Amino acid sequence: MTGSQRRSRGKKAAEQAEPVATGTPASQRELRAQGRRTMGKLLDAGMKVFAERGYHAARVDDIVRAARTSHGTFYLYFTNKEDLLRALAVRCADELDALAEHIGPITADDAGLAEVRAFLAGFLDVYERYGPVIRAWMEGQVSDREVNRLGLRAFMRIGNRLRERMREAGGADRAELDARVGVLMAMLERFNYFYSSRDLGLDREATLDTLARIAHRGFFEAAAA
Amino acid sequence: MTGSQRRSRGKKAAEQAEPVATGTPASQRELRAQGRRTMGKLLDAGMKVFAERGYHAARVDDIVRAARTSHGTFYLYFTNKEDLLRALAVRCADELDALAEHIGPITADDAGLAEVRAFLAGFLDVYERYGPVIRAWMEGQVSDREVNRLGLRAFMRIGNRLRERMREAGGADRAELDARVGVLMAMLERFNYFYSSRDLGLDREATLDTLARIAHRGFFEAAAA
Amino acid sequence: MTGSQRRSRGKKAAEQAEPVATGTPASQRELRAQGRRTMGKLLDAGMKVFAERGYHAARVDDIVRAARTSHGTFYLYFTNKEDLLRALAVRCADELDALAEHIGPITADDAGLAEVRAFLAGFLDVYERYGPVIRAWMEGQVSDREVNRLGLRAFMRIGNRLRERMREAGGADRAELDARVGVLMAMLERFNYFYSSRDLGLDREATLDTLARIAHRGFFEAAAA
Amino acid sequence: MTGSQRRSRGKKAAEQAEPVATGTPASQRELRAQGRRTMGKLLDAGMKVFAERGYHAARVDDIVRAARTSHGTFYLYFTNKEDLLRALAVRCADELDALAEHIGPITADDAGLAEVRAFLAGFLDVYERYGPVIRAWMEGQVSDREVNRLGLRAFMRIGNRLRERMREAGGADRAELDARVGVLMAMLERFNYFYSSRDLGLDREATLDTLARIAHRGFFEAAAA
DNA sequence: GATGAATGAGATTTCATTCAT
DNA sequence: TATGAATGAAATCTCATTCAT
Repeated sequence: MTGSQRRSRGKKAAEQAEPVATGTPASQRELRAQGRRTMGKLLDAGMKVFAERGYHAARVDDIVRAARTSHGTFYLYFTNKEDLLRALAVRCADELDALAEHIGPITADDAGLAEVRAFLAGFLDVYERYGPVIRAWMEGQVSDREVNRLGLRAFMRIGNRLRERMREAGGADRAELDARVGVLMAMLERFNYFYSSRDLGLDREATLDTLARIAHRGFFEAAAA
Repeated sequence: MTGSQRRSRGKKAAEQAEPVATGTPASQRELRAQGRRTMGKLLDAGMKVFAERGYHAARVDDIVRAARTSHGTFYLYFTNKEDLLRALAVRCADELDALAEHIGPITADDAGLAEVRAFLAGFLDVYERYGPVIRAWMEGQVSDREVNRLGLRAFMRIGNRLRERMREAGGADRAELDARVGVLMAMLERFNYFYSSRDLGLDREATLDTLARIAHRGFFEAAAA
Repeated sequence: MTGSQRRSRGKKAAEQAEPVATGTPASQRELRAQGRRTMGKLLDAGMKVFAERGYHAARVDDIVRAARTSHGTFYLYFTNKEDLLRALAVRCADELDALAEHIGPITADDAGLAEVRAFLAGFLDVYERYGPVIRAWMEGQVSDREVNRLGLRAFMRIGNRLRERMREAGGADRAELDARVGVLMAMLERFNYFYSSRDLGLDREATLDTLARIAHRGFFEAAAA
Repeated sequence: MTGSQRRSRGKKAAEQAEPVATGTPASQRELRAQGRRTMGKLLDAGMKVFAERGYHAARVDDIVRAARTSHGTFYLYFTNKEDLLRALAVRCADELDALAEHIGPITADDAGLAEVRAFLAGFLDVYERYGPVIRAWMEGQVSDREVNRLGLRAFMRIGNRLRERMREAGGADRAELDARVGVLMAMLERFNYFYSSRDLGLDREATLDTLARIAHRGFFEAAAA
């Protein structure tokens, strides 16, 4: 439970960019087909177990059991439980970046609404898959700086994109935009959190419709109104 | 294993209406002055340590050290770290309830704005003091059902009060109100979280002003506009 | 559970026959009415709790709770949990001695059978009341020499009396008598143990009849037959 | 608290016919040579320490020290001290069953006497090796139902076999047989207990001779006489 | 006499990580 | 590459006994 802040060799191994010999328990190494398969299994298992138990409560043992592999193998691919989280965080950040990339202009008409809805759907989708990772970011459960930075950057990228789209939509000064972005992101994160963690029996599509309408009106169309 | 065949306090306490004997590691017991003082010290220490380390990372050892008492004493008052959290949660829920109670009508004028600001200030205040407890609720870190229920109920009470005030402010149907409440609460929680956990150098009063303005305009005056 | 062999001050206090000042946590002291009452409550509570949980599992806490008194009070009357056991052992040994005293001649006729039955009934009675104490003797759970000696002596006294009665009944040499006594005592103890610990639904009177018949025939009448 | 939401081994083991993963702190697992060796060491150490200190007083720490292994390792093989006892109990029950199996017909002649003696020798042998386990049964020190059942069943199996042999020897009705079996078993258990726990300087062979003679005459030949 | 409170040594248990094969 | 086994530091919890009113 609290035992995660013991050894700290992991960080060392990550910081030193030294040539990785075989047997080095780091994750950057040339992997053959089998190796890639095993690593994949571990990543998947990590997602699953983090989702079930949360990052903290997840034991390495749970993960290797879920991956149908052994303890030793885990440390062949990751230095740490944290290292595994880091790997997942990278994946998640990539997906969020892609999401940010795809946010098109948000007009005041139905096309704009559709755009907002598409973005929200994408975000919810990522959140559903990477919930535990994102939660670990938000809740600062992780001591590892890098992981937190990753999360912050990914969120900021989305935030910046949204700010840009709001700016295009017009009628708000810099400070107002900052505030709106902050509120929207906070709202988004929390909503997704509740949606994907507690099972409140909401209809996904309907919920997205409502959310999109609120966001569209409240954050983009507001000035126009 | 061996701890399970103990205690029949429940029955006893029912049969005899006298104060339960010493040694009962529960928190409901007749306490003398000294006992109350010690319990207070432990509660305070719990707040402090949870704040510093987070609920999970906090060790009972840290808490008793902070309370300048012994390990054994802790278990004289609480069965668990969780039990301590529960006690704090009750306190916090009480304060939140009191807060909900005091939310007056929110008019469209400056008086309404002041009311909103007062509420937000109260909320931030509670959050600053009980942050770790509330976070433990929100993040579902606690397995204990009761604790989670406590948190949920306290939040709902505030939410309901706010909905009522919005309804009075007029111009929104049931669904709209639900949505607004959800968004407002999410926003509130997340904002307070960031404000009180990370130390982003914000000026408290100015921040409250801004937040109050946004909330007043966005959630209460909206229909009027 | 295993914590009983910690401090060993108890023994010291018992070995030294020094004048007992008031406040001395020993059990030999002039007691007023109230004191005797409290001590009685503790002894009774001890019996009860030892019976329920067994000597080892019994916690001082359970005992004081059962006696409706406090921790501090316990140590005002006994130096130890073991000291309490010792006190009970003395009582029990006294009753066994009285029992031995009353074993009359055992003839081959019905009068002899009745005598055997009376003895068995008496023994069962003591066992039912002092079971845990006797068990603590038999099972050598107690490190305290004195307690064990007490038990041994009490059993031997009964054994000797029975040997004497067997000898009178005639037809057995010394070795044979020794063997019979040993077997009879073992049988007796074990039987009573099972009878009073497990609740096998036996009828008390019928069981005593059978047991008496077996013992009478097997141990006293044997040579005659 | 946290230990309870773990392990779903049962299900797993059923779904997949492969060996359960490491880390499962149970004793039913595919073990390699080394694992079997370690488990053996722990079982042996358990026997030794239970014998020296008794089940209750034995600390896991003593056991791992005796087995020259680590604390963690113990919990890799057994969930508990009790779990270790259970494992030993199974072994012991098996040996007792084998013993019961081998009790041949008990005739009134010297062959019968030899048979009785062989059985008694076997029983004493098992008792000498598994004394602490059997004592834990008899003294009901263990809360675990299963362990107690094991012991009861093993004893009953022997008892039933003996009853059968007595019945063949003839001349006793059902009730009489029940009584004899009860007495014989009680006597046996207690005798062995005293013999193997206290070191009363008895000659093993001579003692067995005497005991065999008594038992043969008293329980099997009695009716014939 | 009586009591509630405090203590702290010691026992159990967990789990991330390393090792030997 | 893969694996089962081992480790041990750290955390939790218990309870006999002492202390201060």
